Amino acid sequence: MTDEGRGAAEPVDGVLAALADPTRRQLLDLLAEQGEATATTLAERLPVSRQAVVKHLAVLDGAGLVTAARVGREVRYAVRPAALDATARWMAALATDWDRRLATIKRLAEAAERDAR
Amino acid sequence: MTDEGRGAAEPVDGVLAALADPTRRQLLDLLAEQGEATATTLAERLPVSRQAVVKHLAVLDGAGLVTAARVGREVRYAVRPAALDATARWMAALATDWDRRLATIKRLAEAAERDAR
DNA sequence: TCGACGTGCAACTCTGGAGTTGCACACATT
DNA sequence: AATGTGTGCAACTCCAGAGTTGCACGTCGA
Repeated sequence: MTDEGRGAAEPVDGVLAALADPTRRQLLDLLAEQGEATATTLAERLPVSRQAVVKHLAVLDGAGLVTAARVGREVRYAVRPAALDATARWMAALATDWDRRLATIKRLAEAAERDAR
Repeated sequence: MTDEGRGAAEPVDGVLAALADPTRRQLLDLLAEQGEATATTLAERLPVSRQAVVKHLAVLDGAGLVTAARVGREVRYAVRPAALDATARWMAALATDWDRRLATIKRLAEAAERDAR
């Protein structure tokens, strides 16, 4: 097991930043739906220009959420579940940690109250 | 108007937007660590002003990631795991869905290749 | 009652990111 | 060779949000 839950969350922060934008999430939805697509194709299905899509795809690629594969003169993008899954696990672990801490706090508070009486 | 299949504007997008900022994540770490804290106290442990912290806490509160409780003249904030856990589950489900779709695509591609031979 | 402390509100500045347009280059098809 | 189509690069505009400062209001202890 690698130590998680501490501050060192490098991949996670890129993923979170990437997912924060609704256009990028929509892009991911389209990609997951089609399996593979080019920036030009994707731009046709979105209310933004191709260049905007290209930039978003670059961010998603940087976060490891998509892969880019050159085929002839076009670049085909596809979704990449690993980074998303890793972030999901990180969040779940964090939520569990919070729960644990809150339970401890509550227990201590109740003990203190018993002492006060 | 838009056809994004995800029905209502889920709490997820608020959580993702909130988690996108590193200062807010740091704030959540501090809160989880201390259990409870005020904006003034938290600001002392961060390189930003109290007002900045207050704004961040407002965002986190809006995303359901923290709770605010007034105690006398101060406001105590605490971490709230539910929203985080829900988002983690959403992401995990999405990753699984991507995996499923990719497996299908791969299967179809292999079948097509067999036909081509 | 008075001062100290914490909070709330408002009016700013400023940078990053989302989006655009225009053009040049690369690769196919005829 | 000529043309159409998809990418890549660069120089913009624009605005949401991260951060600041200043001051007024409420609350607690002396």
